[in-house]
Amino acid sequence: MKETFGLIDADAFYVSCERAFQPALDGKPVVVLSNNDGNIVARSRESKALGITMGMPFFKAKPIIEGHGVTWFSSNYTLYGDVSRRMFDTIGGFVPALEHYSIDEAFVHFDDSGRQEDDAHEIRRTVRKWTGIPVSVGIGPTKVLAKIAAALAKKRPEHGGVVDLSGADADRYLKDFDVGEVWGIGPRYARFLKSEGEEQSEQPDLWEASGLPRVLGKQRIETALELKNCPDAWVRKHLTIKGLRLVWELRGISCLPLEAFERPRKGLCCSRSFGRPVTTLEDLGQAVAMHCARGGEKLRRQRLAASHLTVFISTSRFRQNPEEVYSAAASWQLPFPTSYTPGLIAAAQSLLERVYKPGFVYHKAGIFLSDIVPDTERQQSILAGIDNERRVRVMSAVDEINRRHGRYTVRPLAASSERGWEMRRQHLSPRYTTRIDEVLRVKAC
DNA sequence: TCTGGGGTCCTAGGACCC
DNA sequence: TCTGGGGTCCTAGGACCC
Repeated sequence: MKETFGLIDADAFYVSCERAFQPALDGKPVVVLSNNDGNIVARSRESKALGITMGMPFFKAKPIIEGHGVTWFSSNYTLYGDVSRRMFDTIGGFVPALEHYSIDEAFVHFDDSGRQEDDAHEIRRTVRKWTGIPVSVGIGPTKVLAKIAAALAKKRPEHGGVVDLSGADADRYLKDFDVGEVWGIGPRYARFLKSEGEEQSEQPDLWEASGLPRVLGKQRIETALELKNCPDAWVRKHLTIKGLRLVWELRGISCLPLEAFERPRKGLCCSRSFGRPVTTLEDLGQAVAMHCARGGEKLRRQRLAASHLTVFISTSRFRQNPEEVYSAAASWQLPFPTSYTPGLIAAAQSLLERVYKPGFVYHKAGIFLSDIVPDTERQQSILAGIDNERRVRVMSAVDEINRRHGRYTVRPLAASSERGWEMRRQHLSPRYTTRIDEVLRVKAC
């Protein structure tokens, strides 16, 4: 059976979320920053035109932002998560299957009605109307081609936000599509492919069959079409099995199925850079305790438990003097899987003491929880103690209070005092979707 | 002065086993 | 002196994604 994939991708998602609540910003340059107001993570079309690039540090972009009156926001992930859910709910009404790929992208299957382009336009209109978010849709016989189609839909407005690569003329587009923009080809592979790699000519017989243009007797792969025509053995060797799947997908052979069901996660990471430099064990301890509280909450919300805990701390990676650079991690196999915050904190504190070295200016701390199992399957150990039931009840109560009254209304004593290392978020938009006092007011006309 | 926070998968190499 | 040919498991590091 012939499958048709779609990729529905929001345009400048975080910016679009902010605009959905402040329509006056439509048509104006807007950016959204990462945690700690560090880097640019989302740009409106107008900001891109001003030369602000993805991932640009805020302090470098500041002259442009101030010079052109660009509106900027700190990340408001609670808001973006809520908008994302509404967007996926809306899309789900139109398609037989949907994969929640990232906060702003969904892969879908289309019905084999042959009307997928009409369906795509209908999805675009409805998502825009119901959530305020503009999306582009790419269509293709494989995920990789759908992804390329969506990129083309964004890049070329004349297509009306929908591009379909399931036809026979797909090569016409692949011919001009930069290989570095293909999903799965990152900067390293792109540089390798575009270089005049000597290794590439080591198997001339393979190249005879490929029909690739030769540049001074050597190979260069610059476009998606050239990658598509590469010999399997060569791809397998240099780009691993993942690269080979990718190339087959370019040829229209589906290797990456739609994953409509969420796979159980393997690990869970909570970390943050500090809002100001941190030097003492005490401050690090508070930050780590806070990460344990977040980690425990994430586990409980998904009814999971972890039995491996890693604590890591590091100085800034931008420090020049090697003597000022330090990073370390330590981990511990817990006696049984748990999601109990105080237990995690106790373990984390002793790990922290093992890695802490005085005399460094710390920039970041975090925890990593692994060996994750569903809460229902976890082994009950004598070590878990007879008061396990009580612990579960305490944690449910904490989670419930925090859900109703805002995150960290109740938090561990070890993470209680405010010491200024918390994230900087100087321009946070109102909590439109979670705080009744910040809900948008609408005037009836 | 100021540079994010999550994840996944694959491979190579070492330790260990028979 | 000779120095096999498998297998498994684990970890570190690299590459990628948003």
